[in-house]
Amino acid sequence: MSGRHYMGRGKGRSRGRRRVMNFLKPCLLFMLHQGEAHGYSLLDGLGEFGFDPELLDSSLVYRALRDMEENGWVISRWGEESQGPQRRVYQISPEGEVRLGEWIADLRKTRDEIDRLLNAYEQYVQ
Amino acid sequence: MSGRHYMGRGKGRSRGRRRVMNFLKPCLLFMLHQGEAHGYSLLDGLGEFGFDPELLDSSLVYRALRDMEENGWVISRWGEESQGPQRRVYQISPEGEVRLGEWIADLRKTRDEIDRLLNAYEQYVQ
DNA sequence: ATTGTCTATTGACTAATTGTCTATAGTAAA
DNA sequence: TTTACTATAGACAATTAGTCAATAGACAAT
Repeated sequence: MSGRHYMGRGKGRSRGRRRVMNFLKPCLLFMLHQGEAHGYSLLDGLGEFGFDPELLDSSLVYRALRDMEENGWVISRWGEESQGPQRRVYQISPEGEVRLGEWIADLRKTRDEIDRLLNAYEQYVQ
Repeated sequence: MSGRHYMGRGKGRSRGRRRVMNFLKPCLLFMLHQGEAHGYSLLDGLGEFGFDPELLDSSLVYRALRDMEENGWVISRWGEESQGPQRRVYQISPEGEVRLGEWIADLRKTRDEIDRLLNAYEQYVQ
C-alpha cells in the first residue's frame, strides 16, 4: 500500500490522451487471478504495469471492475472489515479465467503486430 | 495489387469488435514514409501489418488519411491518371515524420508493457 | 443502351468508449 | 469540527469507431 492517489481536478491535461482502458481490464483481471482484492489496492498495484498513478483516475478502475462483474468475469462481495468505509472485494470467476486466457492470446497477437511494425521501421530507417 | 475488398453489408458481425483505428494510423504513416501512395493501394498493403482485408472497412482507411491530413502529417493531391476514377495521392510531411517517430516510441513502450504482463502471466501460470 | 463490376473516395448515422469531475461516506487524527 | 485519508459510485461531455449508403469514372459483357 503506498496510497497517494491524487483526486483533485485538472489532472489530465486532456491533450495527448493516454487511451488506457483497453489494457486496464486485462491487468486487473490478471491481478485478481493472483488473488482477490478490492479496488483501491488494485489501483495501487497498477504501477507495476506501467500506469502512472498520478494520471490514472480511480473512476476508471472502479468502472472497469463493475463492467467485468456485469460480464461475469469477476464476483464481488462487501468485505467485512472494521476501519474505514466499506470496500468491495473482487475475485475472478471461472469465466474470468477463460476470458483472461483469451486476452492474453490477443495481447500476444497485438505485441507481435507491433513488433512487425517496429522491425520494419528500424530496417527502413537508414 | 491484389484487390478484392468486400464492400457489402453485414461484414462486421459487430460482436467482438476489433478496435483497430489506433494502430491503423501509425501503419499508414509508416507506409507513406516509404513512399507516396493513394488510399486504395494503402488498403491493400495493410495485410502486412495483420489487418484482415475482409474485415477492414475501407472507410476507416480513408477517414484515417483525412484526419492525418487535418493534422498536417500528410499532404494530398489529386493524381493525374487516366483510367478509373480520380484518386487522391498522399505523401508524408516533415511533421508527419516527426509524428511517426513519436508513434514508434509510444508503440515501443506499449509493447514493453504488454510484454511485462505476458511474462508475469507466464510465470504465474504453473 | 443498360447492367454489372472494379477501382476509388466520401459522408451520414449510431453506438460505444473514454476521460473528467463531482458526490457520497466512514474513520481517525489534528 | 474541520481536515485528511480510504473507498466507491454516478453523471456528463466529447470523441471515436464501426457500419452502411452514396457517388462516380472506366470498361466489359449482355
